[in-house]
Amino acid sequence: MSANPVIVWFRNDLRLHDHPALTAAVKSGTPLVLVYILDDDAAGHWKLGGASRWWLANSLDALAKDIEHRGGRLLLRRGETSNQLQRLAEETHASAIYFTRGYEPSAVALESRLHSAFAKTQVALKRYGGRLIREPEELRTAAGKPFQVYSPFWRAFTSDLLVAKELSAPRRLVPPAEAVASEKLTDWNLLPSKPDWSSGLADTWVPGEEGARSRLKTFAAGALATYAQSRDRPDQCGTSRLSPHLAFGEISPAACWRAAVHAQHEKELGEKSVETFMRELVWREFSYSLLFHLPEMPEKALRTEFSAFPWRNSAADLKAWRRGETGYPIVDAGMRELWSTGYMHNRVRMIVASFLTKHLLLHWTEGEACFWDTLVDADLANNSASWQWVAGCGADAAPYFRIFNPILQGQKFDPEGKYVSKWVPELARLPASELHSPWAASVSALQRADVKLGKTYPEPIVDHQIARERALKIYQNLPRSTS
DNA sequence: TGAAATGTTGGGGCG
DNA sequence: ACGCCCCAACATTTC
Repeated sequence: MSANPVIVWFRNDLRLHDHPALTAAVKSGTPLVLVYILDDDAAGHWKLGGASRWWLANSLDALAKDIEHRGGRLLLRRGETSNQLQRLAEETHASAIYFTRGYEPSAVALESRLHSAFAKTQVALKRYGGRLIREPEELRTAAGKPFQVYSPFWRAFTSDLLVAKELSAPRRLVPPAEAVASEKLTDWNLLPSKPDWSSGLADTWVPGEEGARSRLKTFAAGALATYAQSRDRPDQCGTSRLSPHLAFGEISPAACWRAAVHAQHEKELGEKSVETFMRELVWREFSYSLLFHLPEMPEKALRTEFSAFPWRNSAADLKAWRRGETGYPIVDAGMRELWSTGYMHNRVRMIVASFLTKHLLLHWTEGEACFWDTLVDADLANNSASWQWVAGCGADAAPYFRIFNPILQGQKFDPEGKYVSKWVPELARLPASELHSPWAASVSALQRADVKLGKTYPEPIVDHQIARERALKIYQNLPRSTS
C-alpha cells in the first residue's frame, strides 16, 4: 500500500518546468493529485476578464495534455477554493497541499483562510515561490520600508542576486490508484461563443508551456539582440511578447532571466539590450512588490492629492477610446490591435493610456478595467501599477506634465505608418507623412487615399493643443503631494 | 519610458 | 569686407 497522496494545487503557475511546489511534491515520492480550481468569486472585483478566460481555457488544455504525457491527470474543480481543497483532501486522503504563493490581495487573504481551515487537520500546507524572481519581503529600503521608486529597487534587486538553476520538469507524474472525479473543461464555458471574437487571439498566440518556451527561445535568439532600440517600435517584432505566458505562469520569470544571461554569453550581445530586457522583468517584480505592500493599488491612487482630481465623465469619449475611434490614428490602431489580438504593444499602451487620462481626462480606473477585460496578459499588479504610473498618481509615476503627443509618437515610432496601416486600414493609402494626422492632410491627398473624414474615419474627438493645455492646468493646480 | 517654449550659436544670403 | 537678418540646429528651461 502506497503512502497517502499529496495535492498539487495549480494557480497562475500553469507549467511543469521550474516549478518549486511541483518539484517538492514529486520529491515526496507519493502519488500526486493535480488540481486546478476555478473560483469565480475569489478575486472579488477582479474576476477573470474575457481574454483571460480564453487564454486560461487553452492553457489548461495544454497543461492537462502535458500532464497526461507524464502519466498523470489534471483534475478540474469549481467553487470556493478553500471548500474545494478541503473536500478534495478528504476524498483522496491527501497528506499535504503544495502550491505556489500569490501576491494579489485576494490571493493573500485566501492563503491565510487556508491556514486557519487546515490548522486543525492532518493536511500540511506547503507554500512555495516561483512567480517572482525575488520575494517582496526580501527587498527593503535602508529604513526597512518597501521601495516606492524604481531605480533603487533595481539596484537592490540586482546587487546580490542569485538566480537558482532551472528545476527540470518531472519525468513521471504518478496519479493515485483510485480515480478522482473531475469536471470537464468545456463545461466551464471559458470560451466566447456568441459572438466568438477569439479568432484573432487564436491566430496570434500559442497558450501553454510549450508555446511559452518556444516564444522565449525565439526571442532570446532573435529580437533580444536589438531589444534596446526595437522594443519601442510597434511596427517591428521587437518585444518578447512573453507577457501572457508570464501572467499565467506558463514560464517562470527566472527562466526568462536565465535565457537573457545565457544569450548574452553565447552570442556576445551588447550589455545594453540584455539589461533593458532585464529591467522590464524587474518592472514586473516592482509592480508585484507594490501590490503586495500596497494592496489598495488597483482601486486607489497612491498619491493622496489625486482624491480631489476632477476626472471627467463622458460615456461617449470612453466609448470612442475603447473602440478605437478617437480620430488619432496611433491611438485607434492600438485599441484595435487590443480588441483583435488581446494584446497591445507596450509603447502604444503608454500612448493610449496617456490619451485617456490626459487628453480625455477620464479616470485611469476606466482604462484599467478595459485592459483587464481585453488583455490576454491581464495581470493585477502590472495593470494597476502601470495605469497609476501613466496617470501620474502612482509610485515613481510619470510627472504630470509628461503628455504624449500622439502625432509625434506616431511619427517617431511608426515612421512608415506600417502599424497604423495594419490596424486602421481605412487610412492605409495615405502617405506616411500624413498618416498620423489625417485631419491636417490636404484635400487632394485625402481624396487620393479614399479617406472621408467624419465618414470613413472619425475627426479627432479632442484637439491636441487644447487638450494638452487643459490637462496641464488641472494637473498643475493639484495640491502638493502629501505622500 | 516627453513636448513645447525659449535661448544660443553659427553659417549663409544679402545689401 | 562688413554688419545684419534669417533660420536651422542644437541646448536649456519650463510645463
